Amino acid sequence: MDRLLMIDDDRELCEMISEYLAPEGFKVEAVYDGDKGLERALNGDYALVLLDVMLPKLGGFDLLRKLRATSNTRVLLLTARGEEVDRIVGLEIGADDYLPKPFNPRELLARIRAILRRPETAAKASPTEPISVGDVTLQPGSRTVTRGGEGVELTAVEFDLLQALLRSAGAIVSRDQLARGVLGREFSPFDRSIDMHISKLRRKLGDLPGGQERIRTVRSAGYLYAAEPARKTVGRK
Amino acid sequence: MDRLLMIDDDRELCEMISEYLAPEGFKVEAVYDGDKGLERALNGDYALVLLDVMLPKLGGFDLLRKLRATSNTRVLLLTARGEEVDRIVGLEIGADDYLPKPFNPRELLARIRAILRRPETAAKASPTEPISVGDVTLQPGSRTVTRGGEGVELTAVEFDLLQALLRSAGAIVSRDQLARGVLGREFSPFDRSIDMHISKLRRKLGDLPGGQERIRTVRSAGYLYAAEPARKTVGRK
DNA sequence: AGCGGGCGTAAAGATTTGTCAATTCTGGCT
DNA sequence: AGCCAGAATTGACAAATCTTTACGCCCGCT
Repeated sequence: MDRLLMIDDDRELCEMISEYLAPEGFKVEAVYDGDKGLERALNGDYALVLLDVMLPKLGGFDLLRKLRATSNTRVLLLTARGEEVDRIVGLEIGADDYLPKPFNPRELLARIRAILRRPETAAKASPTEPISVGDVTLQPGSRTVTRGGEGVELTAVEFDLLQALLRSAGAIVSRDQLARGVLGREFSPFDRSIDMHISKLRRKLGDLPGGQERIRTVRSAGYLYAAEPARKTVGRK
Repeated sequence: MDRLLMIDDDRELCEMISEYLAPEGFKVEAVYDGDKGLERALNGDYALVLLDVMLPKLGGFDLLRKLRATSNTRVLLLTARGEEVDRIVGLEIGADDYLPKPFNPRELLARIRAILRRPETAAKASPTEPISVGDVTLQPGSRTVTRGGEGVELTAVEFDLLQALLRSAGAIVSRDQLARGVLGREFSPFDRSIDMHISKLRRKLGDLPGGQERIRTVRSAGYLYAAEPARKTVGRK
């Protein structure tokens, strides 16, 4: 029986969802404001957190950001209608999925199962396991990096930076996070240090087989390590 | 046998439609005012709701808004004649289609089938899964876009903008929504930034195979990514 | 036909990012 | 302690990207 945490100030909705999901094998615990939500999310061991973006005390985005600072718990964002586009922001922060709010309980159930079915993002959680994305492999134990079997020489900061990016491959990592996590200090707007290291990393890693940058810049948001080799051939249609 | 809910105070019309649709495999239940309509729509599990905008007790728009607060049942709006604007408002509130009122039953049937054929909700998309519409595929993981297998170079804003449009392909997305979601700020009437980016996107994406714009302008409402090779009832010229 | 609002887009202006080069910092050595 | 080499940071400026300005077009309305 999976435990879910629902953070939403609409008690009726929480109640409804709880009842709907119970027979499906989910135990839903609900809290109605952001502060408590964050606390519970950090301490309880939930399979998934259902998080409303509009919350009293502490907004959904802020909560998610803080949660992500120390946890990989999976999060499904519930966005209010009309703010559907906020999802983009949410995903950048690190939600696993989102659902625009007037939603159908069945749709919710489907999403929940889809997320839980995914291989534990935990691959990212283990600090000692090697991380591989595409042709690049990083080994935390020996602090070495290889690309296509060849070793790549990196400095300490470059290594940590690459590690941070790889652990969130496919997602945007902000300069804030990088500054705190890699340089161990707060980021200040004039600080070009991160950019400098990114620049060096790019040069050392070279382009992807397809001729694209491995590390993409997302203006005014941060950087992102390209999760897939940006396939030329489009599978479906 | 699909169940439809018809909310319209014109009993004769309800009766007629019901008879017309029965042999086509639809069971039509009718209610004649907004209050009851909302109640039934919320509780019954209908494949589709036919909703008149002019209603006693509770207007069609209000009903739709309330319905959308907790449900995404599909709704076909029946608007009074020649009120072009209603269509836009209706679609923005969340109707799936609309039909100006002195309508031909066959036309109604066609619309109903069209709606039911559409994949459940547009909210299908998951944040990390690629999105494909026609010959265009967008991959959130690597922030890359391909058209017919060829990569297309987009800037950060252009990418987010296209993502927002594709996630709502076939539906109108207002400048408001785009401004909030893509640019992360409120939209102000003099702000032509969105238009500018749309313009660039159009240039980079080119026309559809059929020679039509991929991104259509819906005057005074927003933009819409053409879901299919254009043959809908959108613009008349 | 004339008008006014909404839209398209070129071009100018404002920000953000890339990167070279110079400077400062760190640890290891003599 | 003083020196050194490599690494990290900062300054400076170029380049890329985003925003705003400006103007012209098109469409629906009178």
